[in-house]
Amino acid sequence: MVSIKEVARRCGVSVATVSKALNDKSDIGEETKRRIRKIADEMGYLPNATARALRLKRSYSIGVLIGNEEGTGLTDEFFPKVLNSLKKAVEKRGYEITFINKEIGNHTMTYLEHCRYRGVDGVVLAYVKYWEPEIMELLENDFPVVTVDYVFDKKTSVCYDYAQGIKDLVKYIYEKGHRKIAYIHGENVKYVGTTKERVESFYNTMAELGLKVPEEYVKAGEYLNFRKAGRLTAQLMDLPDPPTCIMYPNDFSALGGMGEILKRKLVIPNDISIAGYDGIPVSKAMTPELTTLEQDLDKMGDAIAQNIVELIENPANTEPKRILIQGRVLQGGSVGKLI
Amino acid sequence: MVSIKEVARRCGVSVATVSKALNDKSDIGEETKRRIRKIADEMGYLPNATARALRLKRSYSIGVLIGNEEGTGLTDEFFPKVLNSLKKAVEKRGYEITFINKEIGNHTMTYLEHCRYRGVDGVVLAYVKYWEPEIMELLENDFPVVTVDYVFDKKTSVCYDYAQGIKDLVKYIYEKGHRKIAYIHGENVKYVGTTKERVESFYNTMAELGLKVPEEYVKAGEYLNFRKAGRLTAQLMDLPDPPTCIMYPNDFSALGGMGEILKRKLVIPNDISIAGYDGIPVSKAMTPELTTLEQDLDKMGDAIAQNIVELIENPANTEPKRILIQGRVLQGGSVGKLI
DNA sequence: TTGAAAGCGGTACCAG
DNA sequence: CTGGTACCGCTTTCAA
Repeated sequence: MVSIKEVARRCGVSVATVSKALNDKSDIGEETKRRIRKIADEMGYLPNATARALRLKRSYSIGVLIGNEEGTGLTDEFFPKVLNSLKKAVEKRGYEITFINKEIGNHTMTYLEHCRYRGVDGVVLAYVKYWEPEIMELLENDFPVVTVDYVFDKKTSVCYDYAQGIKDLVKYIYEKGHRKIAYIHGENVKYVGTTKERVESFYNTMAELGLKVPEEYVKAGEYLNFRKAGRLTAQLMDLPDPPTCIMYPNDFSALGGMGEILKRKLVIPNDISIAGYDGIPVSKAMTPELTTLEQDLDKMGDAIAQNIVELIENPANTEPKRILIQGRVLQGGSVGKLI
Repeated sequence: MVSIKEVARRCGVSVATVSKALNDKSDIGEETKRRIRKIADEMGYLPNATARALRLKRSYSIGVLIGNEEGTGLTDEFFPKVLNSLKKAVEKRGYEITFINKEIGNHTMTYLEHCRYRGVDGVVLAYVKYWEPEIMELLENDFPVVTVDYVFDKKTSVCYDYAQGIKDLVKYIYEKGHRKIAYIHGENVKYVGTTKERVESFYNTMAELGLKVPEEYVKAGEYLNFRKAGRLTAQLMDLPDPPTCIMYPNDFSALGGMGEILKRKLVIPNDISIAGYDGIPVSKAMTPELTTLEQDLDKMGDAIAQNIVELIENPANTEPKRILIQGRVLQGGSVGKLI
């Protein structure tokens, strides 16, 4: 690789001059700049990010720290898409994504240490166990951090607006004429309040609409357990006074519920209506298309990118923000009109 | 951050000695090593990866270059899982993953340039447009590269064994008693021969089993177009002599086909059998569970990791390899037994 | 407007 | 066994 020194020699100037010319500093003559840039180009000169990072103490790389429990992080149904838009958005701003972890080879260091070791300028936390001391260390420290789907008072967070999402969905179902709406919700994940937020929003919205929710209409399912969703669906349908519409923790579970309904030779939405949550591609491939709440994954990634970069480039303006990302109801065809 | 110099001062030795002690070189006394390590630990010393990379010209980071067309790369249904296992596997070997791209801020450089700029030790190519000059440059150059699902003679590749997968699937269906097997295949993607490989394997296996394939039993669908899968399913079912089993390009399309079947109030697998490909989570949540070929994503990631690291650490042994990753038939329940 | 030199944090050669 | 020192490639201060 051709270095700045070789360019300098070739141009008959000093390395300092080349550096300044290439960085378009004001104290170099226009003519000189042009000449140096031309020659550097011809020689195929490329800056060396490592050297620059060492000198500037800025790597222009952003760490992404994700949990690796089954079904979360990269194995999650939509986080990769968020990552994709995050990646594009930071790249547009001149940054790159690097994954942060704890064990590297046989060395073990804390996440914060790893961040410093690698010299990332900031870090995005997603799907991690927020109560772990190692994560707390990162959170409590004065290091640019954005948390995803989790609020910590001292750091900027970007979250889906589940409360609004559930509200919109319930209202949509209500407008279709349903009054007997059941909700199979996900498990309470220890480190995020998202399930609680959804369930509360469900109750609040129902109350707002003047509807009573029979206790047996709300069931605790699990996000990734479609069989359980099927069993709970059966329980709901076997109720003396069954619901006309069932809401599921997510699209995946809705597919499980749909299985139970198909087994009974019932037709969606004529005999019963269902609604999912997330709007993953499969929801559109189902027949009928699933009524669900589509999360705006692109906007999510964009918001994360914008905020982490802002934090990095403007550390003085350190007010933690709370960003909420709105989704929208995908009408699909799995919620029927009741007359 | 505490540097090696401060540790040296504190220990009353030279930086050289500290460096060697910390790297466990043989020319430092055991006692000294112990003492230095202890003090370094107490001081919370951390090496600086950037400085080390600059000096060693080894960053211990591996670039991942992925296409970003809709539905590929990170937005693909299973690549993120491959990436997840790749990530874990390289981390175990002391490396990290960084994404490589072309435009960074408003600078544009070729991929190869970006690799050099960032100083990654090697690069993994997936879902890229292999015919592009920029990719060719990377491929033709003497830089550690592993390609995913694409074979280039001079580089090591790791691919799914589609030929074997289709063969196993067809044989399984055959053993269930089916003789009239239709195949809706994916579109021919310009840069990878995977579709061709599958279709050829389909014909070969059918021939091997002594079965004739009516021309109208083989249809060109699209991987991500479930509606088209539905339409083609209708065409197949409307044939004077319809197939008893339909194979789809992937699980997603199979879901589309299933929709068409449900619309006709037919029951899978009693009235007609279907099979997918990929074994994504949704295939297990379908009712009945989809018969499909599950790709071994973990093994894929592992193999990529192993090979790129080997290439990096042993550049002399430069023989390009071709690795094939085997999948397995998930029996599910969507292919019925014919008597 | 240009250049010499220091230094970012390490590693490794070579001398002692 | 230990240490002085050059150097990796770049930026920046300060002097010319």
